[in-house]
Amino acid sequence: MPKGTPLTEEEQEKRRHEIFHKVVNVFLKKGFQETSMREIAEAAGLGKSTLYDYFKTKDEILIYFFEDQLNDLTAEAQRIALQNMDADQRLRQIMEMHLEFLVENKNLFLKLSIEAQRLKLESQKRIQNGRYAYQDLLRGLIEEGIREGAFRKVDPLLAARLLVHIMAPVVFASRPTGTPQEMLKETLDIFLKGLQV
Amino acid sequence: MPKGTPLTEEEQEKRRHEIFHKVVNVFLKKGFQETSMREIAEAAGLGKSTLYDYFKTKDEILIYFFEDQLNDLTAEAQRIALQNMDADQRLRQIMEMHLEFLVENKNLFLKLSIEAQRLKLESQKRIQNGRYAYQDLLRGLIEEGIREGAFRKVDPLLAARLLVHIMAPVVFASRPTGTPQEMLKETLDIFLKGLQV
DNA sequence: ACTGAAAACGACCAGCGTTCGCTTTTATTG
DNA sequence: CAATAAAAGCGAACGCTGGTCGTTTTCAGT
Repeated sequence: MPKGTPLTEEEQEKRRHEIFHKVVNVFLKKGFQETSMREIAEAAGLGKSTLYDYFKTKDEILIYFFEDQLNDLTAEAQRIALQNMDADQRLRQIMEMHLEFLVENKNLFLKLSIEAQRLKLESQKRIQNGRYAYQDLLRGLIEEGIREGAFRKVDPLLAARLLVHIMAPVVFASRPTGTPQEMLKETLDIFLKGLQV
Repeated sequence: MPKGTPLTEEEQEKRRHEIFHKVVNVFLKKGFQETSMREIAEAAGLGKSTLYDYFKTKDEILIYFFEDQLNDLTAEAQRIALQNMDADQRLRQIMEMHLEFLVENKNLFLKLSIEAQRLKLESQKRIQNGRYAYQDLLRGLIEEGIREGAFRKVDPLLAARLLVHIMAPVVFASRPTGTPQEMLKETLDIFLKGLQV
């Protein structure tokens, strides 16, 4: 990495990605909050203040993670939403994908999404914009289902939000009553039955 | 408050309650995380280290709040659960009470429950025990409903957990689509319909 | 080879939660 | 009523934190 040359925004982004990847294991072991900027810098093989050239604050590191992940999640959901199936089937498929997504990096997402709730309101809003994109996609599907007559005339945004929120007890249950997949199925059975006409 | 006399555990508890009450407004204005122990001590009219005689750590102050509130909530729910009504009616009534409870001190509960998620895992577990008592009470009602044939044979613990979790989007929605009461009604309509045979 | 500018850095800062050793207060005792 | 023991109360001090600043290192373009 040459020094005297300015990095393009793209290169900086790539660098952020690299840095985050080098540090992920520390977050997994110690948690984000409990990891100091000194430790993060060391794990990334950087001087402490160099870290600040890539992330303006410590919180920015967490925000970076979520913006990155939510982009991926929404893109994948969009792909499913465009398929040629009943709305409720697509909803199911999206939530299964969502679950897979969460389970894959379960510890990471569990740890970091808990810690994300402690960010300053302004930081939360940035993450929230990403969430909204996802929520609105689900809402679109629910509206479609209502239009098609498959669902009752429920408040589509509220229903979309419920859908997102019921993922938590499925993935993060501290007293699980089955595999996440089983719990998701049961949950969707309840939820989608509740939506039906 | 005499000095040379040891306080009984009961007196200490009362003192903790007093202290918390004196400080509540600071938490409401600044948030818990952003309020330093120095400020807390000042608001309580105590020396900084005297505070530590009543709360072993800063987090303990937050834990105290939740244990206190969850006790009240569960006691109230228990009262409703014992009434002579259909299980789903009692569930509805409990959730309405729960909502009222949250709305009443909305700002406090909103602020503090967000900040509570940042506590150390061990501290969270103590709060969780309180949550379990409440969850199990709801589970009991759902089991009753199943036995009576009003509900399908769903996983009662999972359903109870869902019920608790759907409160969040109702009370804490950043894009609300109605009054909390309206949103709760719609939410319960979906949820309870999903439970029906 | 020189130079300007960006990258990298470690010493430093204010403020944090928490601890410690000391002072103040008072119910009990002789 | 004086002496005492023990708890309540306290502020200074500690080790740490996230974040800043002035300097040094590095290199592309001349």
